[in-house]
Amino acid sequence: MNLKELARRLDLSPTTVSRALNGYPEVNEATRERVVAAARRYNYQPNTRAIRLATGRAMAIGHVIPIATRHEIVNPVFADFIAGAGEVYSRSGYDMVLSVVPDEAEEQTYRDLKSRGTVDGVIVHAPRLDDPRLPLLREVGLPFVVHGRSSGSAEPYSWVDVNNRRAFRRATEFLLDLGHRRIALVNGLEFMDFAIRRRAGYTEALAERGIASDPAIMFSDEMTESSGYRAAKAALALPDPPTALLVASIISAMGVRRAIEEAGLKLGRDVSVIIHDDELSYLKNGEEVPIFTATRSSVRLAGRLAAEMLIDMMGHPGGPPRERLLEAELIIGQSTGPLQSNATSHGALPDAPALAAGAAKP
Amino acid sequence: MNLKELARRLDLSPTTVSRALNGYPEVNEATRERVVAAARRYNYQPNTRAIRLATGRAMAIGHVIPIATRHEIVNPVFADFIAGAGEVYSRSGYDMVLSVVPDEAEEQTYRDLKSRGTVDGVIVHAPRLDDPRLPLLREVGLPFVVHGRSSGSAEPYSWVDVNNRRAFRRATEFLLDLGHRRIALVNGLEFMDFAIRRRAGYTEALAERGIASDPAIMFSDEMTESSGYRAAKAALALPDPPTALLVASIISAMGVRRAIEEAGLKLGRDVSVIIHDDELSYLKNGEEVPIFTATRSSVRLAGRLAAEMLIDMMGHPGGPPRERLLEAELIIGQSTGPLQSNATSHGALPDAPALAAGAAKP
DNA sequence: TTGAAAGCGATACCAC
DNA sequence: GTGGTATCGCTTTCAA
Repeated sequence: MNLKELARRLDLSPTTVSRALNGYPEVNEATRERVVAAARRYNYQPNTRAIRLATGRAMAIGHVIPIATRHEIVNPVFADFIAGAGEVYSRSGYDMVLSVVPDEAEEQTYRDLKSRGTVDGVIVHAPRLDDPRLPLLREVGLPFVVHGRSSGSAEPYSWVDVNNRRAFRRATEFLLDLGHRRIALVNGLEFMDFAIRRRAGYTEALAERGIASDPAIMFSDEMTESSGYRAAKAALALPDPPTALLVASIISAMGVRRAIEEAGLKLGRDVSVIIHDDELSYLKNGEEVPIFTATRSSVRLAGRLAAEMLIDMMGHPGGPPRERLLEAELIIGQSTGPLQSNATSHGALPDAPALAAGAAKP
Repeated sequence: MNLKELARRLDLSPTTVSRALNGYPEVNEATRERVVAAARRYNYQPNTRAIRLATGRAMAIGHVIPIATRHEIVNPVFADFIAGAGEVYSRSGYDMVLSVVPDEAEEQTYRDLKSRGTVDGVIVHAPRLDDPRLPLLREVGLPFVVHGRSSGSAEPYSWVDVNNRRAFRRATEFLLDLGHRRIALVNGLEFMDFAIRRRAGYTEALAERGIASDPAIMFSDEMTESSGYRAAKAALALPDPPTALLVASIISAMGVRRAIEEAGLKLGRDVSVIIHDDELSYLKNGEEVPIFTATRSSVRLAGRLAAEMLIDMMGHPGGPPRERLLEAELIIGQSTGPLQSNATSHGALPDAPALAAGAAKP
């Protein structure tokens, strides 16, 4: 069933039917009702391809995933963001177009996306320092919103970001409050903007308590199991090993755990770990207690906001860039365990509500 | 630059230009060369929207992700599949359209995808037993390929699947060869077809050695950290705890590890674990040694094959359904450790090459 | 308030 | 070999 056929059955012109269905004010209410009723009766669905050609809009948003950055698509964070954005697209009648392309073809992909009119705009993932994609997209004339920020960018741009710096600062403070003085950082690759910010939060928290950050226990690598393992292994082998580790991803945390086991240490007794990027929980008296910092739901929200922002921007071309910083929902019900051994104890475990409310200091 | 404009500059008709660019044989070679040269000179890119309307094809493949099945998009397996399929789409000029929809809207989504002409076909993910999507898609008339199988389907259908049954059988055999006699299974939800097949492989391997499978150490749940924890906790609390666990996902494996630690056991000394769905590795003398069964690269291959299959099917409507079973690349260089304690030892660890080659029995 | 008709930018049939 | 033109199904002036 197409527009022309529907119009014929209603004995109306396609023009009027189109207007009625698209909510134009000039149609007679009675007519509109007739049209709407008929449309649902015949299960009329407008042909997307025709709409696209006629309006010149793709009604689609692109997400380009370079394939060498393979960990990225696996990264739960990426999936959550996609899920959030996808919700918005469904609601708004947009399609989400995922392009999985070899690293070196990324630039050409953006150009094609534009010149072939496949998408109306794109979301930029995993920005690096002074990311070359931003000037490229500007040159090409494709509206975009960045998930994350790109320090060093000359021009302003629109972004949605989770406050990674603050999240890591708070996680570090939490460990400090537990009495830890030697805290390792197992970070992602530090040419990624988010990793830089995370490190900044970590070092700030240490500095504030007068603790110098020690490069010997600060690691930066792909967020894989084996890199987590290597980092933790190296850290624990030091003459003055850390009593706690702050880990950037659940995948690297797998490796960290393995290293801890191999070292003959017990998690929660000899050493504490906080994992960013995931929600885990303990069962305690039959109830689930959240234990880690959780950014995942924030990331999903970021996906929603970025999608909404982009759609709105496309409706107002030439508008100013927009920015939105989200606080990660830092939920800590119980750490993986305080270590009182060779660290100066600061007293009891801070209580969860206080932390959740943002008061990192007990 | 569009076709008409390009034709004008060449002083040719749009028809000829179109033919030249699309490789039609009737075009004079000299003309074709002129056209091709001009096209690249002016950086002409045909407008996708127009092609779609004119040809009636969407040049797009849909992937529908129900949102309640949230773990699915997070699942590394899903991401690998997407990456594999995405490669093929890029090469073939297809777009990948991801629809993230609330569970209850899934059926309507498929109908819309068809009637609005957004996609030419779809890939069905995570099939269940006698999955209702298959008859629906047939009714709607949308070509599809299933990633996995749906036992109980009345009609034949096209699918690509990793041999989960054999992978689990071999992993189980591997543990048996190490001397384990009491092996727990931490499986996914067993209304998912793949989980059913995995269990089958596990029980078969046991039966073959005359070991009755014990429901007390067979667990089936969402593949989350806490369900893995619960399963392992329960298993290890039994009067006759397992000496090895076969775990279906890396996420549940996180929980399994936690339970093992809490029980005061040491992985690799007191208990062995094989994790499906991921590649991990140990560092041994500075070299990485793979330790787990790895299906991930197979899954990526499955994505490629499914995409190719679907594209080919769409080119030959009315053709027969196709099937493709992939053996998982079962790589076991080193288990997480044999347990000789209360299990009857069968001798040495089988060597990696033999296992990789498919000889599960030493 | 409604309708006729001209696009949108390709493809593809039919003449020449 | 090449070109004219209808067509895909909708939107959007412009007139009535």
